[in-house]
Amino acid sequence: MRMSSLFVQTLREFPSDAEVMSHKLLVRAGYIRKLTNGVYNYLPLMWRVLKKVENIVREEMDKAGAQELLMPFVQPSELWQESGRWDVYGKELMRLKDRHGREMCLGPTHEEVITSIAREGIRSYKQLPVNLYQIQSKFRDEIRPRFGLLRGREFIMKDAYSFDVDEAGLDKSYEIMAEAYRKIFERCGLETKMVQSDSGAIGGSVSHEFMVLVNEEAENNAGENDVFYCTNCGYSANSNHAVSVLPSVQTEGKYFEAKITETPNTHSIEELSQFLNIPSSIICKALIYVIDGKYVMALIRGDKTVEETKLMNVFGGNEIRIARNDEIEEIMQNSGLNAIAGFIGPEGIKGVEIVADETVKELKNFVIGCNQTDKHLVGANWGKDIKLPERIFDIRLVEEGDKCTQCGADLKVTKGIEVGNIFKLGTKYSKAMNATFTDKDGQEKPFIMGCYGIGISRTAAAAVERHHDENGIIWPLAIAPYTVIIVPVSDQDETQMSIAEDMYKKLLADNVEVILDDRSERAGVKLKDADLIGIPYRITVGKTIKDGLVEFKTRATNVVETISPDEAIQRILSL
RNA sequence: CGGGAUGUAGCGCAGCUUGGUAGCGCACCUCGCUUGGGACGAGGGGGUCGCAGGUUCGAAUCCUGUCAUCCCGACCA
Repeated sequence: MRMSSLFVQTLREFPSDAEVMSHKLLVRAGYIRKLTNGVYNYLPLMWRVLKKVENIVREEMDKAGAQELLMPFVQPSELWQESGRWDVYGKELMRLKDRHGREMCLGPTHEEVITSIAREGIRSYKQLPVNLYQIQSKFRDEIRPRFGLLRGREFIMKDAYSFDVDEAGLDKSYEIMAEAYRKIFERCGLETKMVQSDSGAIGGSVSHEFMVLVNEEAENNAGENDVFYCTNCGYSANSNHAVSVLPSVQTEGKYFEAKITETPNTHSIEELSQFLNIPSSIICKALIYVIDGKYVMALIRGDKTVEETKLMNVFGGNEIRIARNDEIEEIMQNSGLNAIAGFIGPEGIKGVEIVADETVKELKNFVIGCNQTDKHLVGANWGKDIKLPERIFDIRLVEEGDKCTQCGADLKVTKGIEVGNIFKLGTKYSKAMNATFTDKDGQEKPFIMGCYGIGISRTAAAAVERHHDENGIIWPLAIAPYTVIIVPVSDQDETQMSIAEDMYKKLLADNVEVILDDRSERAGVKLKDADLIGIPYRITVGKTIKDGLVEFKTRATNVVETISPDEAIQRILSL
């Protein structure tokens, strides 16, 4: 491609509405352009990158035995009614009506459609296992799209779905996908960590996420997930799923008899602990949440934090938020009590489900709210003074320094960008949608399913996030839009131009993806642009051409070698 | 949805306090000059000042409403 006709517009400055590097650089280097909130045009350079990623994904999926198909982007509500998700998916599901008033939606994911395909097309165990995938635009009406391609509303995704006769088959399909994913990301030049994760709204039991770890110190950190990992063994998990050894309390407390005590204006755990002069670890914190419209009280040790996803999962909920003050008032009224947030406790509360974190079980002589404003119960003990809730679960957010449950070593935290995930769905969809096959024994059985996603556009953005410097993008070779750019320093120097032209033609003849910067720009402009758009190799034809030499620069290392044009061509051909 | 901020040319911004009919840099077009890290000179094109009301002789500027965008929290590939 000749630079003079390449459709690209690089900007001198970063766009003002971009925050993270991948967004800033992709816009500035002319790869993407926002059409509307969370929706981007993929310009020619970007589209080449995306096709590279797609093709790597395709090759590895095909090698893993999966088959590509393409499902519709618009889906009828009926399928979603069948699976039960029409009512629970929420506002991320972009719903619309056709001219006849039929309800439709834009596909945010395709479990329903693929299940309908399987129930029509697969009748016998002999047809199993099978894994079907597609690469397609998805639409999720995200609450807050941000970070450019990292969290758009429309994005390109590879989604695969496996169908097996039994759990053992699913385990195998799952492992095959995990392996394919490792290869895919490695080929894309991305180091990833496979971490345990919550299975969320898509449903199912086991799931893992593939995270691109991003440097904590990096400015404008684009990692949206906290990943906990063990410093000794291989354990790693998303914070919404991570577990750690139950941290024990270091003190017996200082109140040894249960007594309601004046604690004026202690609205927070910190204020209470200061007022009573006790550590927060022997206070039992009570928080009111609203899960799918129902009130839930979570009890947890004062020095720990509730992990909301874990809490929500106790009730199999879809939406969780902390209760507002007016809602707490309502609860108090309904319970015939009168206390404000900060002084509430489990005793005498009505219309609220109570869940205790494992950490509170061990508490002795602790302090807890007693539903009287400006008062707390001190020196409390379970069973004697206050009833231990029946529901005891791990609803605690792990902290750095907690101990690994596998080996006891320290856990650390880092930020990660989720580029892929794999789920064991089981029979969630096949049962709900009555998708069955006839097994060996003649019985009708629901498919055992798995689903596997890769964010194609997000993977490309994550690569930029991970590989750039102050001059611009540094594409990993495998997904770079072009392999090499030839830059003649002066378009008025006939020797330079003819050598550059000659090299360009030779490389083209060998099917090398090459750009010739034939623009009548000054050298600085051309060199800056080459760095900005991030082509892995640059051949500069300049002054040294009088000695028969050109410069061969590797973008990633900034290493410049002065070699002959033929050698430069050989270097590219031998990549 | 809650909290904060911003909408002026393709991009980045000034002008708004104190109303008088829109400006700068980059980009774009023409000519000249220049060619190893985003040159220079001359000339030129492009803007319903987010939108709708209101106040006023007169509104980018003041008032009201509305829409959009961005940042912080609940979502997820």
